[in-house]
Amino acid sequence: MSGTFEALSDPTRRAIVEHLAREELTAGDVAALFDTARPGISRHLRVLRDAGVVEAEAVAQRRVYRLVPGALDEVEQWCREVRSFWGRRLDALDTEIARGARARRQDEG
Amino acid sequence: MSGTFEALSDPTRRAIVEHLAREELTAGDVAALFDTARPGISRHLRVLRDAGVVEAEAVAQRRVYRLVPGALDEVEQWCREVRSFWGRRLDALDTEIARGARARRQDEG
DNA sequence: CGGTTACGTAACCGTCAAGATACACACGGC
DNA sequence: GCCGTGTGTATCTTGACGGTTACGTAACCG
Repeated sequence: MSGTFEALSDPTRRAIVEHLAREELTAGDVAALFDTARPGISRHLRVLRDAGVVEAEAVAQRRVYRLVPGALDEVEQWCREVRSFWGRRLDALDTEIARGARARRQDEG
Repeated sequence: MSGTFEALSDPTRRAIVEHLAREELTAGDVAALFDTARPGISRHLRVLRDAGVVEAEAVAQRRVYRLVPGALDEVEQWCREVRSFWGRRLDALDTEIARGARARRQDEG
């Protein structure tokens, strides 16, 4: 469940996600999109699977990969929260208070 | 500019961002929040700086770190786009088309 | 059944990143 | 001009990660 940020830290994995956002793909299809050899892609898919970003459905020998709906919500939510807290900080009053606190802290040091 | 995802892949760096979302902090203040030694934190801050996530203001010897407004927009936007594409894929019609394409692809194989 | 296809895993290697220690540099106080 | 404070950098070591090759396994096809 956790590890979404780590899973998305790799450019190849992000590209995989982008492709899977457009259409479902088998592992072979995904591998064909990159220069990386199949085992490497397979491991990337495993990381994304473990992170809950994608899921695989077995169809005969093939594994059809697709995105898990809401998998990226965690990331989006985190960004929103950070932005919201920081936005509040940017209020004129808060900024003034921070400046005062900083000055006081400096007087102590 | 790029490398935002990579910068946020480390839990310590995410924690730093969370703290900085609440208040501006000097490098020493940040280091005091973690077990990691100061040089390590310094490097984490450098990664965040290079990624454009945070910025530092020199105040005497101290460097006051704060978040860069809109630094996480890139990430949030990416998530939104992926979700939007995938959301379209989830439409009943598209799903049906995909199923047909998959079946056709299988007939070929 | 044998052969092919599709996929994953194991083992190995090179590289990079994160941690700690030691050092260097800037600034303020005396 | 010295000393303490506050940071950043250099260097090293170690552990994780990405990539490859070789192998194992499950499913269709004749």
